[in-house]
Amino acid sequence: MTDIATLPSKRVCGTCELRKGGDCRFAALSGVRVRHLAKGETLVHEGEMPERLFLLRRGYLRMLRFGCDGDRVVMALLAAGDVVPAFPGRALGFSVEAASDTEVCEISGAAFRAAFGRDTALRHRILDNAAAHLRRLQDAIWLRGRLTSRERVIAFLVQATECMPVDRLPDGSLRVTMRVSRGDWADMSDTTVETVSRVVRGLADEGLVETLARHRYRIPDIAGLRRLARLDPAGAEGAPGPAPWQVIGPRGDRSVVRHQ
Amino acid sequence: MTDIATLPSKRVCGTCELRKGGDCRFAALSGVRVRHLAKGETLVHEGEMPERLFLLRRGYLRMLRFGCDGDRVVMALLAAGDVVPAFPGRALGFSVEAASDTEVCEISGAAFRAAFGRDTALRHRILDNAAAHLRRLQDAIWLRGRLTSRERVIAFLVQATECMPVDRLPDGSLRVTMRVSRGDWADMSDTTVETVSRVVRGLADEGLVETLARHRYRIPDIAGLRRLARLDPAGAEGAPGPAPWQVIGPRGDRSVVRHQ
DNA sequence: CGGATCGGTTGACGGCAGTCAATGACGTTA
DNA sequence: TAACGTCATTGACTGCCGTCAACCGATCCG
Repeated sequence: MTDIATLPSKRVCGTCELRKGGDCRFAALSGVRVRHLAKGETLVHEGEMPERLFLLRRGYLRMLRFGCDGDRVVMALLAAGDVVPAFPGRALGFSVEAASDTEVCEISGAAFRAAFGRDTALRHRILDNAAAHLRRLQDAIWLRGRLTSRERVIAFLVQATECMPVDRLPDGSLRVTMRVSRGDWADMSDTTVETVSRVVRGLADEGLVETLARHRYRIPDIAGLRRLARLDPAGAEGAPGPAPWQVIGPRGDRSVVRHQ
Repeated sequence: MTDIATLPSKRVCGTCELRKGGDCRFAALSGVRVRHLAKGETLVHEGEMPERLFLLRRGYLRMLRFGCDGDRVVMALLAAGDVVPAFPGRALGFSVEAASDTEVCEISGAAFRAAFGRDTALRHRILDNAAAHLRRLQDAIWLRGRLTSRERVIAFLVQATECMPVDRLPDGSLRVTMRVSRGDWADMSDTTVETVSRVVRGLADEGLVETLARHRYRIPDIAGLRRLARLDPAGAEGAPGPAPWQVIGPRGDRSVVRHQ
């Protein structure tokens, strides 16, 4: 199912939505290959030393780690525009899987290294990317450490309204399409499908969420959900509130404006 | 209690153990200030945009985040030689506190930026540092997600034998000095002092740990502890085992050789 | 159509570990 | 020496949520 097409840079980038939107960090590079992955396929395995950089063009990837007995921990979800935080020449600390059908740009390590030595703007973008990922992993640790399972499940739903297809209904409520399965939802919340199911049930009973169709929900009061998940600072203390979920938005520093 | 001394680079670095050991990433830079912090003092607060880089010369720092109701999560412990993963011009996602008396080198953002544009080796060291921190945060997520409290407490003890003062006794057992309080131990293990106490008690009952003095322990069978904490791959599957704790060792890539 | 498979829901149960509280050990100060 | 603060220990209790199991609906397939 894997399809690799090597194309001259112009051809690939000229039609790419990311470039048009200014979300591509590598538009200046040549020798870019586009690779298609079906949902569930693995892009790279933990421990590998990939000699290239990966940029997600379309779809969702997950960064995860496997244990000896088959269990797994999902550490982050990547969306279109994100760069996999891997550095050519360093062993990877995680595997990367397609959480949906995806298109990934692969940039050769040689091309990257050459451009990195030459191009100041590119350097800053790379550092920014690393900083954004550091930030997101810190957020993940915070969420897992200080929030209950229920709160994390809600936090992921809130996050989905910020990085997944969403529209606003006439009555002001949000309609969001979760592009991940219940299993992924549970993985990202570091809990089980049963707990996710129970939490969604509970929210429905309280009128905070209405299930419209499989993976489609209506959310009348997003601020109420934020409060339930303790995503906003409760007191008026100067203390900064907990951070959002670990999905990396299209732009590396999107988090800065996320809660106003 | 804060004492800041600005010294010409030569003077500072000439006497620095880090430089002699080759652990200093900034020996080439000038305009370095040395700052002393007493245990408990804060180096930088979450949300600040420090216009400098911090390198830990001596002691231990902790990276942590505070919640609205006074609770806190410790994300990593830094040891001598580590660089605080902050980039000049970006808001910090965590506070940094002295976990013991420390000496920190401060490098001005301007000096750093100039050198960063000029010095290829420095660039690689900075990227390496970011990569090491990414790796450690991923490890932290893994530990918190897949290990029990008991296992995390043991994992931290094991880790201490790898980055804190330790010597080997005639009978082959290790004697380690924990340079952090019970509270820090609990913070780093994402649990409570009560649980740490109970775990240590349990280990003593099983003869796996003997308390010699406050903060000093004898460990007859370190491999046994590793097994208890599930730090080594159980099966002979190709699956890589869980990673060590999130203390960053003196060298950024020390983890590579950590378990052979 | 029957059966198999998969994703999701619901209920019952149990254990890990967090919380609360009392007590002890130790060092500091008056 | 007594009073006090800090740090650590131990016990009792409780509740969240992970695990197991049964069940349901949708889809696919021979």
